[in-house]
Amino acid sequence: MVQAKSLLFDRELSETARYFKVLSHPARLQILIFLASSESCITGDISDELPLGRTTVNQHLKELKEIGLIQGHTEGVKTKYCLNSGKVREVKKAIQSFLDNLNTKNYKCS
Amino acid sequence: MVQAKSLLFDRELSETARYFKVLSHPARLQILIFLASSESCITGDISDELPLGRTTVNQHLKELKEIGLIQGHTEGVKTKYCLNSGKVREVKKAIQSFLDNLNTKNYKCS
DNA sequence: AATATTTGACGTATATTTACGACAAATAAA
DNA sequence: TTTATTTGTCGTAAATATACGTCAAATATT
Repeated sequence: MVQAKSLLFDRELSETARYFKVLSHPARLQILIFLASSESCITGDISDELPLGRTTVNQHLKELKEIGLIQGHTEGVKTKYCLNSGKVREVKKAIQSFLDNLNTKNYKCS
Repeated sequence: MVQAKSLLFDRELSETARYFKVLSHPARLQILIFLASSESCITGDISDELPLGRTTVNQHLKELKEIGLIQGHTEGVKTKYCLNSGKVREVKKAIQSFLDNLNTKNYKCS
């Protein structure tokens, strides 16, 4: 890349793009769905649930943590992974807002 | 990448991740918003609207075309770019469905 | 205390993405 | 017909993402 020009885009648009980006890999989607469907925190190795090695899954977990969608708490030698409901709502809201702006109701194309 | 294991993920999840991926760059979001807000097809150079060179914008347009979100029709020497309302609806629906599954209403975390 | 388990951090190979210059083809204008 | 305009394609450099082996730290087990 010759130059990172992302800063020249609208801040809100860049933030939304960043949310889309963290959701752009099936492993990360599966982790989120897994945590949400369990309806509680998960203790132990999430990589058991995915067709990927532990290290790779850890990397995906890290990305989800960095953006704040999930949290990890140490529980002895094990780790407890949780969804961050607040951030989930925030991301949902941003995406919702973008999709609403992508209105094609009045779209006329000849 | 040692191996592409995406095929090992659920097909629907992979498709949704693919949709998120095409939406993961602000330039592509801006193009979509631009086309939607104009409420009609755009004739001419879209790169005028973005802080990126023409070739780069063209590459982003190509990605949006490949997934079917936009279409391009030749109009003499110029090109007419249009949203594909049907595909927009399809993508919205898939994303909506994923976000709905990411329900945190009953989420209890100790 | 010695060993095993669990997890994060680090390094790294490969693949993909991003940005853009250079060129070519097609059409329009002179 | 010659020149200008418009757009897609190709090549490529740099950045980023992906996958995983290895190692180390922390805790648990023996």
